[in-house]
Amino acid sequence: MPKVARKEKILEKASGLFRNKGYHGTTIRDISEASGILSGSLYAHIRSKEDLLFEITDRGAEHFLQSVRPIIEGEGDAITKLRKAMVAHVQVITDHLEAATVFFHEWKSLTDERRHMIQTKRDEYEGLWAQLLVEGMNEGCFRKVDEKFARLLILSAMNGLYQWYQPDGEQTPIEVAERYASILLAGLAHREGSAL
Amino acid sequence: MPKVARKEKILEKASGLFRNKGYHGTTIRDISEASGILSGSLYAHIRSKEDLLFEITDRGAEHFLQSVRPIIEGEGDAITKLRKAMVAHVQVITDHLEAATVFFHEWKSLTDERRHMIQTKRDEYEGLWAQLLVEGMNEGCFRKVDEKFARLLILSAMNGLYQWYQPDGEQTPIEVAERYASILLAGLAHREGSAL
DNA sequence: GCTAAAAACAAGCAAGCGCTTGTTTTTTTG
DNA sequence: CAAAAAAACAAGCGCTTGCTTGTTTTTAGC
Repeated sequence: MPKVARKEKILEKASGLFRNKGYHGTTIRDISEASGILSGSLYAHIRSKEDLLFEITDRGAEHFLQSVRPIIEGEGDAITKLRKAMVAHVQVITDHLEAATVFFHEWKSLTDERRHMIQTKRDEYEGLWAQLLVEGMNEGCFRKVDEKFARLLILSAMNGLYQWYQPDGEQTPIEVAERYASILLAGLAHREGSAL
Repeated sequence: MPKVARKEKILEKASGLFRNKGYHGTTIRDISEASGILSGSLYAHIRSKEDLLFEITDRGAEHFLQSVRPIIEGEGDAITKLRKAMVAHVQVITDHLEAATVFFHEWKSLTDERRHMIQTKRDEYEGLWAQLLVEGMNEGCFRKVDEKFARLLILSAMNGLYQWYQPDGEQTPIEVAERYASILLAGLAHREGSAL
């Protein structure tokens, strides 16, 4: 098998295994078997097991950043941008379910420098959402709530997706994201309810 | 050290290690060292490493069930019960941060039967929330949205807590839960916004 | 305070781990 | 189609893993 194709196959299989069994729960032999080669042959393509984890995690981070940044930094009112950003975020999760899970769950198994590199991208990503929320509150289209609370609530709610989303389910990622956005923006309670 | 105290210390240290390094990333020697004994001595108190994981996870499940069940099955309107249930859920997380994390993250590393036992309790717990949401929609105090979406959104949002909550922070668990409830019930957008 | 039980130690086993080395097979390239 | 390069194999090394065994120390009940 040509070099690039094999490397991609290894990354894909490793993503699935890391997602299902965790980084420490997955062995080099698991990965090589799933990739259709012997364990020693893996090392013609990777330098270490942790290299795999880093590459998967870093690609995950880049997917999120590149999908959402242009929306948040672009033009439009905050509510529209929030909806678009949520759809984009959800689509990254549903399009790259394994990599997204590894990005959320397993990045802490990276050692010092690489862990720090991912942390930096995570911070950058959270910063984008913070910017959007502050903008929306200043514009007056969002209620004035604690920005950090709202941000973590939104991101947590969406990230829960990777635990239950099934690619062959009935809803498209866009439908999922828009339902989430609807509940988060308009709230669960009826207007006449005693909410807040 | 007397038997019960040692066992509790082992469970406590194991919870912390499983939380920080994961089940597969934690060794028996890590746990024994943290507990102040040699690795062989552990086996006077436990039968296997997986026993530890199961006991921690099962206790976590019971905490959630026993805190939230009486609220949801008790009297009151759905909005009040939702607020109370959210406070209870958040308090379980903040009071048992390690065990809750293990319950959320590491239960999948259990083998067949025990994994299934935990799955059953998870289903039971989700069922309680489903019941509350359906009740609220029938009463008319919640908007009629897809119950499953709303339930998973609420639980995901709250469960994100264990990733950023710091016990020595400024907010009490009750304040955290009530802010979450406020946003989820009333929504992020202003009434005059183009929400929905 | 003696003694039986409980708890901890000291040593190590078998299996599995990540990874390396030396060789063979396959692919690419002129 | 031959030579060089890439990919895969076969074997195994050094180390760590979860756990066991035989012994010593500590604790608790009379």
